[in-house]
Amino acid sequence: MTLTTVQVAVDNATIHFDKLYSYRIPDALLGRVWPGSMVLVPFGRGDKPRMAVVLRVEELDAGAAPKRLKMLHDAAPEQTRLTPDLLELVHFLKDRTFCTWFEAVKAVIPYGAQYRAAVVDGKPVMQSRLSRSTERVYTLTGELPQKPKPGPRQKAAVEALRKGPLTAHQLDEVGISKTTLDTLCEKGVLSVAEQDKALDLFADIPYEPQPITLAPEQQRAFAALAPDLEDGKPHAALLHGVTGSGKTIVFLKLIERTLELGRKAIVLVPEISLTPQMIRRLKSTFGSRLAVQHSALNNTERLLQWRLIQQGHADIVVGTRSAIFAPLQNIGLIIMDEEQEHTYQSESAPRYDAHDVAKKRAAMENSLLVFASATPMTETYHAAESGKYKLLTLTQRYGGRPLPQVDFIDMRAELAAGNPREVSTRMIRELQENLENGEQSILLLNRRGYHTVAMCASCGHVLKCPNCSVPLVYHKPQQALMCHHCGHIVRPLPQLCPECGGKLNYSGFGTQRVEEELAELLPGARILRMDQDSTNQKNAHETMLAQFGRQEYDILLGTQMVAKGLDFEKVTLVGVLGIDSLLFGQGFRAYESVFSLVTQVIGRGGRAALPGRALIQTTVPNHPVLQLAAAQDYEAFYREEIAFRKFGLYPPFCAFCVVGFVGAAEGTVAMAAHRFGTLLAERAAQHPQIPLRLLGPAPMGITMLNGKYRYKLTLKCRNNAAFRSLLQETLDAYAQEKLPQKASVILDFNSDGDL
DNA sequence: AGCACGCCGACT
DNA sequence: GTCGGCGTGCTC
Repeated sequence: MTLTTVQVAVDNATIHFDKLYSYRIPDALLGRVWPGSMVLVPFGRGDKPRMAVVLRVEELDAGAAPKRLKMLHDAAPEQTRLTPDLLELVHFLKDRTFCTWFEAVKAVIPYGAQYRAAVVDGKPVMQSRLSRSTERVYTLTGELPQKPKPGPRQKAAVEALRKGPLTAHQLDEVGISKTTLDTLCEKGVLSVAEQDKALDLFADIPYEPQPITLAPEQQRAFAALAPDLEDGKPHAALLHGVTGSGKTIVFLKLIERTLELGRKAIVLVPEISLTPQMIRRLKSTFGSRLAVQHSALNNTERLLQWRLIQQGHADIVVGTRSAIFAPLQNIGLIIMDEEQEHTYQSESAPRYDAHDVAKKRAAMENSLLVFASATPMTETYHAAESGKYKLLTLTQRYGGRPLPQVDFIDMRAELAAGNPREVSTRMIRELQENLENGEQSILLLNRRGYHTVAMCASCGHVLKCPNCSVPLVYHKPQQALMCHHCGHIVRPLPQLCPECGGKLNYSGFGTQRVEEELAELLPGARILRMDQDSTNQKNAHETMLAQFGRQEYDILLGTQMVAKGLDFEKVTLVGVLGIDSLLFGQGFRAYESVFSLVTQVIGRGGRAALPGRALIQTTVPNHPVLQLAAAQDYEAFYREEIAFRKFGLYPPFCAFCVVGFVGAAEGTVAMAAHRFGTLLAERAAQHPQIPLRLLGPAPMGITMLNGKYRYKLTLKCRNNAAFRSLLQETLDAYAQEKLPQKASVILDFNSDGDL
């Protein structure tokens, strides 16, 4: 006599009780529950219904089974379960990121696990989060009889459907009503079916396939990669191409070849709003078998795209980080564009890096993985250089255009010469010149707001957020001080110091202040400010870029978002303001991100017939990172950077793991961090062969965030199975003590400093 | 994290 | 005598 049981991971678990729980299957659900099935279980003393996912199905001897097993309440339809591939990724995430099981499940099914637990009429049920998910689709199945004579509407309907099936909505848009369609169905001319609503998110982009022609250099890169697509083994490559060298064309050709081979492709982009042209090109080249996955979609859209992919209706998936979990089968190619962007690293549980998941998926699917960038991460370039990835380089800018001429403006000299403003006289002069020539300019300033600090003139006190240990920033339109971390707002604007009653001075500068200065100094200039405050609304980003592209503005001023995006023909001047604070920012990736940002923004200029120039305002004009970015010399930057990484023992020469401790009482948080360090050191001492350096505990750079104190331990280690099991043992030991209730632990392998 | 169970003080 | 304070420990 055997008994079928399932082992499930429950939703809303913490590390204290995130383990697998066994349940019995009621007769009604026998044969309908699989590993990967979403189920509803009674949980806890009160048997509250809770969502869970089945990870194992087990046949037990009736004698061997635990005596008091509860019964599953319900299970989702079989076809919605996680496939074995996706389950493998759940295990991968759990192992690598120390998240809970269900957090890993939610990452893999991005639409919030599709079902939620609810109680209806006292009965626990699984509720679908999706409404209105199907639509009617009409297909031509016969010919229109000539008698009785068909009306013009009927003829039009048949004509429209000759090219292929259409939805009721599409037909309605061309003036064909439901009545007409119903009549034709009765006559047997059309058939109708209910189908998952497939939102065509880019319906306005026409399908206009054009032959993909490669320049010689692009052809060489493609020819080097094509065999890796064809041999059915996993491969990885880095496509290193300067801005404007046409990496996208190589992608298109690789995708084309992948489809010819009967396989599918995933294209990852750092942020969907910055890459409309990628979607545009894929859609116009490959048509509608394109699905999109990113966080700006609403739940319905996201789920429908997910189902479309799962049912095999998509050949290409484009999306942000989470698209690496697309339920696509038979993946031949994975492309990760702009691979250095930090958006590929998740900042909440599970704290995974899409690079790692992409490698894992490529290994599972025997696909070719292509990282692409003009300024790759040091780790990626190192792997390519040492032969782990194939390295392909594109050096020719499109049309052989020269790099912009770059000049530095020494802001110390500027101040000494008596200009107290944040925009130098030379910058203003050149902006003026551009204005007169009818050419456009881009200004980068990576600080939003107006004044960035409010400081007391008599006691020097700086106004800080009550919840976070960061200065408040003055925002002029709201007449308020705002915290850029938690969104805390202080209004009305304080005039006097809360400490000593002295007068407050507002100083420092952000995009709003520069916008005002420019308006004053360049009357008549049309200035478009683009930062988080001005792009809050949906599509604001794309709209603004389009307006600038149509030359409705002369100057585009903004935070790092102006460094990316479309190519603008008329931009001949790029200005970089206030880069120094980033350059001296903390974290071992500071230089790398400044190099990447400056290189990118400089590359925005002079992309068409007109030559470009760039001006960088800084107090350190001889800084090697700025000099190398100005010369767009990635290789030289890499040499410097890899030497620094080796000397200081940073990635890729070790793995960098930050263990964060967060809680309401500073003393307890510090104590928890200390205790964890001791527990880890004790265990490490028993395994001297596992390399480990333990730094800290220390308060994080931002000691307080959202009213919680934060401490960290920094581990320099090797991220392998032996080390991870050491860490897991330490976590288990820590979880058994009283401290976890006062200070929660966060483990992050992506961080370059703080969390 | 919830949430029930438990063992002590002030109330009709 | 009982209502409820929140400390403690469990979750198949």
